[in-house]
Amino acid sequence: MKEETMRFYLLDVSYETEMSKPVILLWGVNEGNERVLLKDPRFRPYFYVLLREGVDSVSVKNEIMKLSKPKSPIISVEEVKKKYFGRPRSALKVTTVIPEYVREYRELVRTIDGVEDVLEADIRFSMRYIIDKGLKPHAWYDVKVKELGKSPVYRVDNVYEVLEDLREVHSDERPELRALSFDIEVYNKSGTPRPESDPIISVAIATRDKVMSKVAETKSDLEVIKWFKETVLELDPDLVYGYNCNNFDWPYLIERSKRIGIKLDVGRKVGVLPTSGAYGHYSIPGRLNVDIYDFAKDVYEIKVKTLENVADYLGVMKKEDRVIIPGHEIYKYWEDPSLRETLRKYNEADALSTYLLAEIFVPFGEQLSYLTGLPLDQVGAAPVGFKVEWYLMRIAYSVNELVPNRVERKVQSYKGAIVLKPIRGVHENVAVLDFSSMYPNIMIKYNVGPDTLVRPGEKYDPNDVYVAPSGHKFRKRPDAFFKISLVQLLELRKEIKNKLKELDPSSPQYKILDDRQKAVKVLANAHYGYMGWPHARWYCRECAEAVTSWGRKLITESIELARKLGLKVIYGDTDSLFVIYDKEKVEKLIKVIEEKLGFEVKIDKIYKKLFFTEAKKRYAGITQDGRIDIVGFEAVRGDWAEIAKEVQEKVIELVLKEGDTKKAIEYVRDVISKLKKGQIPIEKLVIWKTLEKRLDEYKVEAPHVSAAKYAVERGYEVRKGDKIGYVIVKGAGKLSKRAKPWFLSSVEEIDTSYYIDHQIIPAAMRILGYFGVTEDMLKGRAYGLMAFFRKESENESKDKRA
DNA sequence: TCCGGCTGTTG
DNA sequence: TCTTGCAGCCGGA
Repeated sequence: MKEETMRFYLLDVSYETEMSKPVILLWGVNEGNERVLLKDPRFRPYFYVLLREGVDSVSVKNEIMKLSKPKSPIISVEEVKKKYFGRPRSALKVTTVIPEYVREYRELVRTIDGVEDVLEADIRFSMRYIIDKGLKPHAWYDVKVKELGKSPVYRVDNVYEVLEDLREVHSDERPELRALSFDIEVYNKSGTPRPESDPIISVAIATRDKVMSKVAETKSDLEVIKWFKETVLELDPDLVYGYNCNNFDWPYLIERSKRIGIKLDVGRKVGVLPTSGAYGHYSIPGRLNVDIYDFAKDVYEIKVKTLENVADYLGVMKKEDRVIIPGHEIYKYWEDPSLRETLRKYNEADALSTYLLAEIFVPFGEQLSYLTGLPLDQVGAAPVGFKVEWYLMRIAYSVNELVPNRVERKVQSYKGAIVLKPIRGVHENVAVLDFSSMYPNIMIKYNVGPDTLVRPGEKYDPNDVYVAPSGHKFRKRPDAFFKISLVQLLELRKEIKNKLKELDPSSPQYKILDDRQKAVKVLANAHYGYMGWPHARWYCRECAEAVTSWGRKLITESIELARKLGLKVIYGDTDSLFVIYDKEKVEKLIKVIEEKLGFEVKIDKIYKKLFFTEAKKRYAGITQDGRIDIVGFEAVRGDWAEIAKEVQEKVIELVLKEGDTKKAIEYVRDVISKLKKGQIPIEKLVIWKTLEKRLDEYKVEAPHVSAAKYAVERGYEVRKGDKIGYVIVKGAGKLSKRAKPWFLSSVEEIDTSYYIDHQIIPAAMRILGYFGVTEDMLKGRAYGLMAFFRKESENESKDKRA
């Protein structure tokens, strides 16, 4: 067979064992837009043995060789010079054949005399390949290959053997990938569906240009699952999208198909089912299965992240333009044949909105994948700490650092950032000054890291260390591992931003680079938090403590400088200062902070008006363009009823924009009277809270816990992590006894006085209290005569609405 | 009346 | 399953 050089776009890396030897599988697309599989049989698993200082490496080497087993022989033990926490160390690189044997050898080697530790034995084989070969998913490569020809086992256009390592080709082109999204609906008459008994009643698939679906005709879902499998194989997508599919759709489909006897091998290897892999995601051979919910979780502006809400918020599908069926009623739309077309439309709308959301989120995910090396299906599912860590492991490889093991540690808290007490009241013209990337810049400037930290009892030259206000000391040289990583990220971001200036914002290249710049920011900002995470390989509590102490000092000194310039400081939190805006003085302050303290500060925004209570982390303001910002108050929290949030938002608007407390009072009264008349829909009375633990783990009977138990008693399944939506109904006794799941309640049952006294009034008073308004004024008890006028104004406002 | 459990936020 | 600081509700004593 002939040898050739192929241009190849990498999507995913996996491996399999062929004739007792591992073969790396590189899935992707070539320049001719064919689906190709590259097999690299040359790579072998290995790990490092850290030797105690002064130990004779030859004897340890011999001991290790003796452990070799015929099933996966130790091929080589090689002495290497590495660094461990910045210090030069001798280590042995032990190479074997079968990846699964690494674990076994690790345990045996650990017991040998002279061995301090075994390192990098817990890095997955395919990731090992990605790191060592410097590969980045979603990039182009030139690679010398030998054609193996089409195979009956792999569902790709062609298979090749890799002859030489891949060489990255820098290109902003993106190949034409095929994608589909899918969604299933399930029979749920008895509450939360169970795959043992409840069939799938409808499946929908959406692609760039069409939406397809199949609704079950009988209670057997054989036809529906068959249709799903055939359609996926026929469309042969590179990317498969779902919404919460790793938690629901995939496990459900797999369990149902197993019961029915269909082999759900929808991937690019015949006979292989989707399997549950790292970070709880489902891995489909040769395809990237992306759960869009993982990305939606990061949009913190959306409180309840249902597919409808997210699609509506991001404007890809407005709620009023689609069919919506309450989750617990889905079965009804199947049981009644005349409603099945509605069910189909609902299912199709879900699949389509998932596809449209994917178009927004996936490009960003691809860039995170490019930076961290984690394939796209995992990078979404991986928590931030792991994303940072994979990125750091790539850096470690490039600077010859050994990767520390993960170790169990007990949680040790430390002092965090500074938060100033705000000056209460309404302020005009307030500038918000932000330190740019404060923590990353502190880490860079003071060379912070576990490798530069001077530990108790260690010798150091006082001229050669930075001393943090917390007392911790860091060597000025050599460059800390975190500094290398952060400098690289910040420089990359600057570079990208410069390139963006030359590009047309509507071009695809702009989009790619803009997503990459955001991904870089995410990784850089997470470095500080990563250090203080006990689960981190490069954990360093002292480092995190030192960073926050430098941060507090920076803010305190900046306040001093501001005061010296005659600027009034209203508030500040972590890396921001709120000052009364005086253009000249603020510009001067920015300059002085830069000169004297060595940090960059920017005006983030200017508020025309800004309102504070005495509480920290809560304020509301109007920006120069007339937008209202609400921070921290009930209106932006998920655990207050919609009606209370609406009232508070409106009150803030009336008070700040129009300066009209009277109107605000009337508005609140109007809402209260509507509530009493039962004119507020129950959806606006729901209070949402997350179950952060299992039901039996709670020490106290909180309302949402009690509501959850109520649902469980009626056959609904409630799990840790679920959002519980409840309402307070009439009755006596503790609130928790009167908290009921909202979908099992009606407006007639609602305890309106609870909503008035504990939701609407407190939310309104939080603001109005500072303008001399009393509770009684909101309830209308203050003046008898007012009651007269109230009727009038109520009628008026009703007229206006009509 | 006060404290601790709990949740959701903030930067 | 990146950090700490903070507000405020509710149950329980």
